[in-house]
Amino acid sequence: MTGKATWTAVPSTDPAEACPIAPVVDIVFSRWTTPILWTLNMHGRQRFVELERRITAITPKVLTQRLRQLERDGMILRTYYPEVPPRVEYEITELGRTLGPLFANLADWATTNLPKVDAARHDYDADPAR
Amino acid sequence: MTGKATWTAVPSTDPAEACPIAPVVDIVFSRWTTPILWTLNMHGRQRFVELERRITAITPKVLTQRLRQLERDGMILRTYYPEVPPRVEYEITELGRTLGPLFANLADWATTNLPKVDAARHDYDADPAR
DNA sequence: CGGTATCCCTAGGGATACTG
DNA sequence: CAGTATCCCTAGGGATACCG
Repeated sequence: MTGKATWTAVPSTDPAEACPIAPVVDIVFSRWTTPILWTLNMHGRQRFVELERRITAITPKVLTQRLRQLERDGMILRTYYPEVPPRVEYEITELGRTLGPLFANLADWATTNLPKVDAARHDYDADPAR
Repeated sequence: MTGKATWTAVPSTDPAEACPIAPVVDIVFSRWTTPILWTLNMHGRQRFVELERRITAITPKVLTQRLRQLERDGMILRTYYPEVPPRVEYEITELGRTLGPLFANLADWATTNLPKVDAARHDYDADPAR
């Protein structure tokens, strides 16, 4: 991101206004980060290819981008082994692991409430008055 | 968008692969939805303009889009009063309210861990080896 | 293996009107 | 007030190819 601030130095649109959890959302729930964190949390230390294989449909470019970002945010740790062929392993950090309970809660919420969301959608779509 | 459905069983790229909370993330943590839900949860029943004013920088178009989506998902309820001038009030549903504890957890996490994220970023950026 | 380097492309917003 | 209607625009991915 060598961006050339088009029109402002201040963060442009700011969803964080009056919403204290917006920064967390950016870090943890932006595109692809949740699957990555989840996978690392569930299956432990893994190599690049393993992540690639588990997180279907992500391209290496994007996987690298997200991994770097998560590394910078202190959520994951990258370890490089200068062997031949090279080996790199990713693992979740202690900080990243603090998300565990949160993820568990989310999973619970999903189990009990996703069906309700589906029902709500069905109802909404079935209403002819729309 | 007056449309109904347009569902398509997500033929596109699917981050949900092997990540059970991905659907929740789509519903609750996609752009602008968190601030909307948060605001509605904190300040209760509100009119369109109030939301507009509290969630700085959101445009009416996008606010409408997200509100409709959240309504369809059963997270919020829209009530229309055919007065002059017209009045519309939005409130969080019971289903939406079940997110309360989750949001609280997230806020807690933010309080104790966002500083660590900042520190990690600083460290990462300070390392000349990059 | 573990990534870069390019090119490309479109959906999702933003800005700016306008209306019932 | 509570939205629509347009137009526009770019950042964020995807696809593909290549490298140490």
